[in-house]
Amino acid sequence: MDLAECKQELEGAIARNESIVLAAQCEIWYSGRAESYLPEGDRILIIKEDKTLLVHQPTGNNPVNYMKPGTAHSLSLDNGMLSLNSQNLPEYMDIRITKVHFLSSSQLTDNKSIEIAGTEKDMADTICSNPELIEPGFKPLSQEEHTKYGFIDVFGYDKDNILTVVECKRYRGDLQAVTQLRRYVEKIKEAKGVSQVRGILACPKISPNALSMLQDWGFSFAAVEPPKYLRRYGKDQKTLDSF
Amino acid sequence: MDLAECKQELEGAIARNESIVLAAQCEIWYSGRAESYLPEGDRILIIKEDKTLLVHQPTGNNPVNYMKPGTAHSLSLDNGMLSLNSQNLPEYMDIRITKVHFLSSSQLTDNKSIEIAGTEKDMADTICSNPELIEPGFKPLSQEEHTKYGFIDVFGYDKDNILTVVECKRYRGDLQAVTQLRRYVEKIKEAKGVSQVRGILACPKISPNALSMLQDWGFSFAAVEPPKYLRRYGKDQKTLDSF
DNA sequence: GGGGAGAGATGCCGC
DNA sequence: GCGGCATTTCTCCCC
Repeated sequence: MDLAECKQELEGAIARNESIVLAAQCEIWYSGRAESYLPEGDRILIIKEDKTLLVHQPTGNNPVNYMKPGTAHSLSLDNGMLSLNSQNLPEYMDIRITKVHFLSSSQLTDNKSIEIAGTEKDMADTICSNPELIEPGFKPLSQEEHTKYGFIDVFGYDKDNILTVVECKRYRGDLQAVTQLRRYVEKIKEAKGVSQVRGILACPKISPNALSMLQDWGFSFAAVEPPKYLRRYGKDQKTLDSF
Repeated sequence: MDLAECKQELEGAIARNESIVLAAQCEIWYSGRAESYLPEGDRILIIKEDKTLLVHQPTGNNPVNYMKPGTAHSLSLDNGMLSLNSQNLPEYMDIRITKVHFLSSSQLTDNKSIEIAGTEKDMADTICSNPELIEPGFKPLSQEEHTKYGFIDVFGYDKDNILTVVECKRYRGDLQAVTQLRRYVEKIKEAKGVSQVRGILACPKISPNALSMLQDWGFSFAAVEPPKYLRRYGKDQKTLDSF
């Protein structure tokens, strides 16, 4: 595909706020929060209607380079090469395109947003509705309690009416989760002026070091799974309860 | 574009390990680590040669849905609709396509990888070469020291020969950075059997709460910028020293 | 493969 | 805007 033609097509599509995809051989410089250089190779470039720029290599999940929504894009032809200059100060990117494999663009319409189930917030909801998931006699008081040093997922009393902080993690509990819990417990002790506050880490599993640190600090672990089901939507109301 | 034709093209391209891009009106179900549903709308779908699947809405940085490399994709036509079923157990995704705006695919060749400057590791390197960035008389001993409770960015002695742990952050220091530093200091005290160990958080700036917590714990803050320059590459060896 | 931590993280919500 | 934190985080490195 001729680079001059591409320039025309790209400029038109950008002006019309279309979503643009091209596969091209290119070389990329980025400068902004960091700096990067990517030598010549084939990549997929996407410019969205909001001027987001994504650069994908032929493998892997993540874009190798990108610019945020609201970036200004301009094209130029020099020495038979097509340059895309993208600027969103203090960040900018230069893509030097030497060959275009394909180029497509279209006005896309999408006003729907995704619905997700099984988040940490869903875990906290489930625990508040089913406090026995933490331990017998646990009485939740509040959710998302705000303290100066952070939010607390679930806050309540245990069966002996001891103040209890519950931190939820949807996957594996790690050292960071334990230090987070520790920070909340210390803050609650200080704020409420009590010497005894329990800390419970609620997650499906926990790393050995995290468990050891948890125990060093007198905290405990509650095995809780995030609830993975969508309430209203779904082809045939699939559930993953079997996991 | 006819959906039966699309099915043929997609199946061929997948079999040939090409990188595929299509813009389509579709509806998406995901189930795996969580569950999600996305009602019908126009999206860009990418299938890479490693069978990564990305779904992008017309705005925003991140894919709204995705499947990891190594996913198995199969297509079927039912009731005049094209279904893409993608499976990578225990995760799966169903995309029901009702209209294709464009479809392109190509074999892409890219064996280059990106070079990035200005990472946290670069900060640690710079500090080891220029210890006065931390404070006068600081003597670095090692980098990436491994302890049971975590890695330490830079480890050394201050001007009074007191053991000092330095934690680097490339952007703003936050509560988490302080708890991380605290964990390392405690671990070093225990491991080396010394009662006095200093903790220094090195970052360009720090949040007020983090600074307050840092001071509560007797630690200190060193204003250090990540070094943003590429050593060998770059069109004209651009630098961001002005930032 | 698990564990630990960074990332040009991004995105969300609250103040 | 900053602050605090989750994320289907992902990715890398090391054991």
